[in-house]
Amino acid sequence: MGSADTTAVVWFRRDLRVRDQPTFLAAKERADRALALFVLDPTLLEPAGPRRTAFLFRCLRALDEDLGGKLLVVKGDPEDVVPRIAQAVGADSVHVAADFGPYGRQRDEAVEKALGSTGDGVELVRSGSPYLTEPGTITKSDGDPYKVFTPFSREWTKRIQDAEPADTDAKTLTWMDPSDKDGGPRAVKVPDDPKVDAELPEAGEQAAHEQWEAFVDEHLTDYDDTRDRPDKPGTSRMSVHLKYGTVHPRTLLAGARGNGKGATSYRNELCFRDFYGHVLWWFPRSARENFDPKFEKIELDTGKAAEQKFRQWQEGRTGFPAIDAAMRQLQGEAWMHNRMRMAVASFLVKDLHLPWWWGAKHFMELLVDGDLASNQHGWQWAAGTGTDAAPYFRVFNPVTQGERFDPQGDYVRRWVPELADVEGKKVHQPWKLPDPPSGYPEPMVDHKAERVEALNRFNAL
DNA sequence: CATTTCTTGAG
DNA sequence: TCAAGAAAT
Repeated sequence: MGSADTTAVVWFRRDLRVRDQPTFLAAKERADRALALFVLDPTLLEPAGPRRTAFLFRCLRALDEDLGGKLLVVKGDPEDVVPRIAQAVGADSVHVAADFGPYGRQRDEAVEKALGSTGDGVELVRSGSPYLTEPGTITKSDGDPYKVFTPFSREWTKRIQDAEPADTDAKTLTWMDPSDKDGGPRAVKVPDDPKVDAELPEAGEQAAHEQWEAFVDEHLTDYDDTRDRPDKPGTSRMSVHLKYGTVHPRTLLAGARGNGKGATSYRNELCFRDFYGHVLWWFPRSARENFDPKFEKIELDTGKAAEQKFRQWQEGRTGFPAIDAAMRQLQGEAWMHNRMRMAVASFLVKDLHLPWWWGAKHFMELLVDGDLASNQHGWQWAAGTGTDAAPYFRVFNPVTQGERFDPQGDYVRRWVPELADVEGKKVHQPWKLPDPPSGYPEPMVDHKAERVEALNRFNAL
């Protein structure tokens, strides 16, 4: 085992981003012994169903294969595992490259303290975050956090000018051999995937890069136009790879440079991801509670009838074809087009008057790309309780959203087999057909009436 | 629609 | 610090 002058590097992460982190490479240069990877159970911090667990395991297996079967996976809390890794490697000092994520100052400090107090030559090397800008580092001139996207994005745009592309050429890492251990933490074999009832995307760094290059080649130029079309494959599908760190946003930024409309629009989406990471860092409570506390008093539906409505929404039986198509896409594909995420969220909150966190939890459980910062704040935006300062109430019309963004009705027919024989955009209002298809439900609410109801509840605050 | 956030510039 | 005016993705 190790000698007294041995140094090891431990990569402390919740996900797998390894090769494109400059701080990781810098730390690696200081090590003469071994590198280990351990993965925290992501469900510690974020609700996740079997879909994300299965995807994580697939990411691990892809990485293990890439590294010639020398991946060490250790599960557990950093406070507990880090000292034992030092022991296992036989190192007299360990550099822990820790990524702190968007979970807030308190959690950052707790992790820092726990790792620092392990002593015995454990040194914390603060790594880059999974964002283009470190959560918490963009503030107004008086040091207060931004609560509105646009001024944040102006600051952000200045900040990313000189961001380096990700370094992906780091395949020569030395990995700790799982058999090379002595009373330390036991390497865990990646367990079998839990049973999954959806088709998941290909996992791993290679899959991420192939998908990204195909998107840049085929869709980036027109991204501005096609990103809102759920019937077309015009989005990058990078969310799941960003979530698991098999690609870093720096790589995406490097591919989306220039003044083209598509690239500019794509960078705006990357900015939104950073923005919500910052918002969660500054306001960790906003993952569970209304960002704006005045909404604590808004009237919400509860009880048996509300739960029944919620189930109809979950199962895609609302009677609004675009909404139902989207909810069934979520069930079938573990993913939903972003345009439709906004539409179904608006429907749950404004048409059904249900708590946004019911829908947010459902998303976190079924989305393979479910991410606490983006998901919860996206829902708060839709609910009007979040960082959007506009006072007038945005209520999406579930029919016109469908007609506008799925103009030929292809998306609806793909996911709602009961309507497969209805041609063209008529599919968005099957109740108007002379002979409505049997088996497809009537609209569960009168949108006009519920819109007024939502506005009344809002104005009562 | 009508209200909150942010920037600017004066005190 | 405060008030006015612009903007809100």
